[in-house]
Amino acid sequence: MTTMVKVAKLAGVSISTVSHVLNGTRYVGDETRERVLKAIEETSYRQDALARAMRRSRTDSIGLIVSDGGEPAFAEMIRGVEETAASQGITLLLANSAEDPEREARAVEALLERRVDGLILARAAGSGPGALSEFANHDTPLVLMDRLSDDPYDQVGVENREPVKELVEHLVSQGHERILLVAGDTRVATLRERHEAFSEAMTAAGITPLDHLMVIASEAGKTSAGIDAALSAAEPPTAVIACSTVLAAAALQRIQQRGLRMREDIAFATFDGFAYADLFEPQLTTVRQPAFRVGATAAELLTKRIADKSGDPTTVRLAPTIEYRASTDAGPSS
Amino acid sequence: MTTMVKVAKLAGVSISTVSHVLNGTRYVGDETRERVLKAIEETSYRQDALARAMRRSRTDSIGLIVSDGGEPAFAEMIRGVEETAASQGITLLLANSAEDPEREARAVEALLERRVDGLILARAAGSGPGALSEFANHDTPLVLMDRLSDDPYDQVGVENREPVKELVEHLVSQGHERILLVAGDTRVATLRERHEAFSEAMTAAGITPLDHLMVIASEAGKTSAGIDAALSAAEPPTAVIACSTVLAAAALQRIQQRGLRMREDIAFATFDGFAYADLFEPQLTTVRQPAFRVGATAAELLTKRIADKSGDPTTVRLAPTIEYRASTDAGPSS
DNA sequence: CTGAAAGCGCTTACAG
DNA sequence: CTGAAAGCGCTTACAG
Repeated sequence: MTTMVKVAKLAGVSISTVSHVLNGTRYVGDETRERVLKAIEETSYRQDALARAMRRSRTDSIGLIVSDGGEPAFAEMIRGVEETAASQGITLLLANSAEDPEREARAVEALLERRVDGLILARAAGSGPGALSEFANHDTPLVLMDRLSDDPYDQVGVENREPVKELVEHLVSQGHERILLVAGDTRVATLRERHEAFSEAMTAAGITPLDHLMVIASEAGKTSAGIDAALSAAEPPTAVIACSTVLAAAALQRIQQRGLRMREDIAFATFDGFAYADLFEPQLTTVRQPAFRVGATAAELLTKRIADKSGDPTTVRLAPTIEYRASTDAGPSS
Repeated sequence: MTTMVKVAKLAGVSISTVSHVLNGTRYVGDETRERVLKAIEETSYRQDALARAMRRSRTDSIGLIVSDGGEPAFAEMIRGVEETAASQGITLLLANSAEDPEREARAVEALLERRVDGLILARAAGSGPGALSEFANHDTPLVLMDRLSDDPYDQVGVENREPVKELVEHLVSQGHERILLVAGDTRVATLRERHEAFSEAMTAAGITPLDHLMVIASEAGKTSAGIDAALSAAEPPTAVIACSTVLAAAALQRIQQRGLRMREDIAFATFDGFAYADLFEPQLTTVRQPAFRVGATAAELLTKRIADKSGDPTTVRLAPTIEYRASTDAGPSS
């Protein structure tokens, strides 16, 4: 491997000069610089980011841990973080926790050992305060993404209550009264907020939210069972709101299995939606979050915090948009 | 930040001993080790992976660059790489090239600067030999994933010809003669192989492959236009084979737009398929690649190569499976 | 059973 | 306009 010493020798200068040419950190005579650049070229020298980082105690890298990089919303957020980081010359180290708090903790550990300048974290569902308290001791900045905390952290997510309220009002105005909420794992802040907002909105509409019409479960199997139970009840729901892509998939699967026809038998709305959702018939009413901007904002909050560690934590909530499609067009059939 | 010096002082030993306790690299007296461990605990010391890596000239990390982490097949491959790496205590640095050769080159550069022990690369569509020749000079091992090269590299991908042949035979045996192949960007090795196999299989079946029934294009717009042209031809296709998820989406969109009914009007098969494809009606015949195993194998090839740089490069081809579903059930309607 | 010291490849005051 | 030297936080022969 070529090091600065070799380059310096070839150019007949000191390693200081090579370093300064490389980083533009002080004036170097034209002719000297030429020689150095030529030597760099000839030796195909590449700076050692490790040695540089160690000396500067700064790696120009940030870590990003997401609970599921395959989900469309997260994939978009990752892109948002990536582009913002890249535009600032920052390398992104990406890790997946696969919704496993233990893997999340290991990823945090691995990234901190690598001395990332800061970390963005979309916490796993069951993640307690463990991974977070890790940060109390060390002064690596942290930004929470998507799944927010009540504690004062720098964090960015979406507004969850408002769209639920709007969806409920829309459905109720069409005459729906028995609306099924597939809430999923309410340990996840996002899902908890949506669930709470649902209860409130229903109550506000003069409808008592019924337990069997709110499916709360941390496992896929239980979610499906809960949906099934609701659909086969004496007074089945005429509309469904699914709180995430995965939950929507579970619900749609149960609906199809039972031979229910969308629109005719049941209205349907979901958060996040599917990749290629346009291909579904009927097209689905979807609460679309500005996922790219969520990621970009997270990266901005983080670089700001890295530059200046003083000042109070900021919470940013971006507004999702609701795309009304055919799946919520008709009123209840009953 | 706590360093080994602080720990050593607190424990009343030398930093050598701290290091050896940490790494288990030589015997340390029980009582001494206890003191060191206690000091580590008390100071919440964390090893500096950078300094360690620099000294050992080995980072215990590998890089993975994919062209699109959001695609279901790639997401699975990433998981395969990730788990295999994690099981060996190797950290994965992940980058997205977004099918952009320039971003790919930058990612390669960034990862090499970070001294990854090796690199796995699923090349971007338009990527020339540029990024690869980078590796000729440096001795960082490289494994090609999914999109293979004719040159002798360590690489792992899937068998592309056999499934195309099988699909064509299946469709022909049902009476289909005008089969549309949506081949996409044939600069991508995977797609080129599928396209070639299609021509061969058609010819073998005694059918002349027609140019307007093989859509080759590097841009989404042109792909859609090509599909449209084929569907509106005097003698339109009675079956479609899409060579990737994105291409399938384009084709399905055009089919829906024209009001064509699947099965009745047109048969459909695709490579890779969609997340939640089960929800499509009719369910789609899909060539499913063992994506997780592709990723895992790539990681294994790489760690093997890191351990032993001698020996000839290996090419591994894994076999996909074809899942026949309703979308190719019926013969042509004409 | 343990310590003192060299050195990994850089950056950056200090000095001229 | 440029160089000599200290030091970032570790690992690892060498020595006892």
